[in-house]
Amino acid sequence: MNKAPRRGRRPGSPDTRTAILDVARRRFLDQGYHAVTLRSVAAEADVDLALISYFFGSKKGLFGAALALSVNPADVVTQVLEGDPATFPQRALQRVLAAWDDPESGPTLLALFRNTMQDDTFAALVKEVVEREIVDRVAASLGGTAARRRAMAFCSQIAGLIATRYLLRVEPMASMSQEEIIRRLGPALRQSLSDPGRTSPQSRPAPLSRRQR
Amino acid sequence: MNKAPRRGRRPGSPDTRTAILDVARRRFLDQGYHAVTLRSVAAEADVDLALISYFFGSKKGLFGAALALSVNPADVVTQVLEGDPATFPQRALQRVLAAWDDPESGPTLLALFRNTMQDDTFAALVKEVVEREIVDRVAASLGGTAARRRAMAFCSQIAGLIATRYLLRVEPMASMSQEEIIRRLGPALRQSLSDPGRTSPQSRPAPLSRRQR
DNA sequence: GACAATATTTCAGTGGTGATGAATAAAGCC
DNA sequence: GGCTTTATTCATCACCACTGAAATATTGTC
Repeated sequence: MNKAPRRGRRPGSPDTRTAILDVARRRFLDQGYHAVTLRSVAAEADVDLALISYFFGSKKGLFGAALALSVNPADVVTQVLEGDPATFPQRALQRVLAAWDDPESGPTLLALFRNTMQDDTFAALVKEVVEREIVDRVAASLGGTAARRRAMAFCSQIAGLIATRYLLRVEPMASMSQEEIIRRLGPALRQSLSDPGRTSPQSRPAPLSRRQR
Repeated sequence: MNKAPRRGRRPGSPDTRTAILDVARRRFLDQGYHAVTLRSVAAEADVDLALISYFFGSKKGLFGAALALSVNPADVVTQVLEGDPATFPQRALQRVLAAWDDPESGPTLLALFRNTMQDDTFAALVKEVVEREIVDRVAASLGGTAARRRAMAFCSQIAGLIATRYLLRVEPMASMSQEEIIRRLGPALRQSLSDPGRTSPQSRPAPLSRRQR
């Protein structure tokens, strides 16, 4: 005669929160933010729609919780910076490629950045992190004249790699091996770390070029 | 006793289509795709909501029509390619900066790219254009070994410039002058056009390095 | 100028969305 | 066993993009 409980807390201790999180994470990763509806997540997790609001406040909240960053960019930058300065560009490329090609962290980064472009609050956040945690710290490690701008040129190239290989998946960048990318982008990356001085933006008839490496 | 016409075609020849287009364009440019509602556009243009569907089919259709591209990337690439090969990187930078800093075309490009990331159909389109109209044509103009991959490395750096300066607005890239950007990114850009050969991806003790510039 | 064809406009929906608030029940605590 | 906290359900809100039918103006044809 036990009629199904129509309301109130379910018996037992079902971990509803992580059930929602699991479903949400999977769906956000392969459908993107806007394509996922809270209703579909609720349905798949076998949970009432309102529970999502209850646990995570809003769709954005759920997105943030589901894709909570496993890699801390600050740590990676620190590690890359403390090695031999001579091979810094190669190491940087290596770490970037490793993080984005990794089947664990890669899709998360992809989903985060895809969305970042659209939503202003996300975009501002990424900008902050890039400026403070990456450009500034690379600049501090570089030292010398115009360190911040040289670091910026460096980071800009890394951004280009990410944009073409992972966000747009442009060929042949998308299918090149990690080794080839390091080999091909390494030299230009190193070049961007040096200061062009006050030469004309034209060709290379610099009278006082004291750059040897 | 002329009661206001309650239905049917309005007398005269009001250009409703372009009225909608004007409002839509302005709003898409400074609010982004998702933040703009068809209802708000209809209201501001003093037009019934259903007219938007009638003229443009869908919100995407309206977006496409409102931001119809004024700059044809193929033309720009052609122009840049037909100059002196020695100053090709500088010219490319110049044209990219000109297009994106231009108060006319810049915001349109920005709006287009912001959305591109989110929507897969847009992303695929941009990828196609970049591959066919840019990478392939630069490669054809370059010639030599691994032309396509060298062109790709080049384009990747341009993409980095766009991503950091215009999409994310990272400092100091966002506020650098065009001249300084050309001066700072030019050398690395030129470097990326050359083939690194078969040297180890590590440092520089290449036994058969025949790279002098 | 009659009249049919076509283009434009309005209205009244449809089914979807994220979010909220009140009612209810279980669990944890004393 | 009472009491508070936590979890769950339901009903509903306001908004969204989009649609179909009806109404009216314009345009073309003879």
